[in-house]
Amino acid sequence: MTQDNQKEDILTTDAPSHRSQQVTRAHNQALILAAAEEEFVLQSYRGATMQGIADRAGLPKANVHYYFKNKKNLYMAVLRSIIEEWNDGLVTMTVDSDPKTVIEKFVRTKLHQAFVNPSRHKLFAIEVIGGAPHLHEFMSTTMKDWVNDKAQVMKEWHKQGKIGITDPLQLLILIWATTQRYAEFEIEIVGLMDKTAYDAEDEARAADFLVPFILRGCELE
Amino acid sequence: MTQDNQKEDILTTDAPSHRSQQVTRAHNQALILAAAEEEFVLQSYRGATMQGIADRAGLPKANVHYYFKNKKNLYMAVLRSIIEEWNDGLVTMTVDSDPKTVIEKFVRTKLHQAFVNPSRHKLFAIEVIGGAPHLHEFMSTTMKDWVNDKAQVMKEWHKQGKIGITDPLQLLILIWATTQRYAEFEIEIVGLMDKTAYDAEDEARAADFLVPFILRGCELE
DNA sequence: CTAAAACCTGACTAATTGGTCAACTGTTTT
DNA sequence: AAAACAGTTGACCAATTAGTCAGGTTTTAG
Repeated sequence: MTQDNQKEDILTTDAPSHRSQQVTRAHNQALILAAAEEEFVLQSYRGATMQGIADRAGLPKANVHYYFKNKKNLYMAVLRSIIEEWNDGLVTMTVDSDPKTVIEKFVRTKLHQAFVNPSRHKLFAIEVIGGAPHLHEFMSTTMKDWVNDKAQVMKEWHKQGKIGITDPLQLLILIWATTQRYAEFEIEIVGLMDKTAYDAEDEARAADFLVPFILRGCELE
Repeated sequence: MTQDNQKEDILTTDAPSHRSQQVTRAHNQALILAAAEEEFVLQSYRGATMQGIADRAGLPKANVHYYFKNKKNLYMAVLRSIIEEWNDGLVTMTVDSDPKTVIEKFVRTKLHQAFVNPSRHKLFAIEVIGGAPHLHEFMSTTMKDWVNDKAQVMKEWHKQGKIGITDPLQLLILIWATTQRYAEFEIEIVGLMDKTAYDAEDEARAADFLVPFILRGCELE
């Protein structure tokens, strides 16, 4: 493995026999990462087997070890891709922003992410619940900085009488909890709705309930 | 194993050498269940080892197998004890109840449970996130009946103009999400508060934020 | 006191599984 | 074209671990 990872999000299901090495590499790595994500969610770290991941990806086990030198390495790669996405979906929030607009946007964005990619939220949740042994650095740097920044803004909003919330951290916890819940507890929620999977309107239904509820909670409506 | 389980919640840490068999049985089973709960949360089902549980309980592994014939059996016993507790903390809620009082009581009860026994909530969450393979029966019977019952009451409240919520299930999801979050994401939340564990006032702080927030959300304040 | 029942445990086994490796095929570079 | 490099894979090994069991000790019942 002399070359470095060059990404290119290719994820076709067929497997043409003659392909450039760059494409093959990107293709297989993506295939393995996707398979690993599913397997780690369903079986959790120790329960997931390299063989299981390989089967899910349609590759022999030794090939998985060729791309990711060991299980921990692969798991970390999955977590890294989740964190990257986390960094993307961040809403800009400054002292001059309109609280109502920003909070609504934030809730809708988070909720959408939850419905679009539940597996990633489940995996993240399992990691945190289990003590976040692989996420300490992320949580004590990137995440903490982000939270402190947002908390600062919200405190200023409160000082200016724009918002009724005095403890911004509690609000962030609540928004994360309520939005991510639809991903994490998918099975339970879907079951209580007498379905086997979310349908097209469920995200909208959740948003129509959550957004006004949270805005009222913040005394913004 | 001809005798049946006779419970008696004794959980002293010392191990006197001469004791009635009934007491020994109850003592050791409780010891093992507590150890298993911790181990299953930290390592999740496959990661937890019978040896690890035995060590945590201070007993030889073979002794654990004497009381619980296999790992799955032990895991189910832990889940069962969690569900029993779940059934206990249920608030009575009828059409004639005062919505504000009932909802406040419900939120406070759930929040208190979360702070008092975070491990159980973590274990339950991991089980649900992983697809609830061992909880299908509970979720499609006990839990569903309970939810339908509460939903019926809330719909009646809405008809009588006592509450602004039209979709009771969404509200229940929100209350569970916000209260249980403090248990499930303990590590994250504590970290963001620059601590290593919750202190005495954290439950009150969460309640002081959550209760008015949710009541405003329900248009009850 | 004695027999039966319950409890305890060190030592073992069988199965699973992460990881390695050598030999192979296909691709790229010079 | 041919050397160098990248990708592929079956077969194998060592470590871990759930579960068993035989033979022991302690408690209880008659």
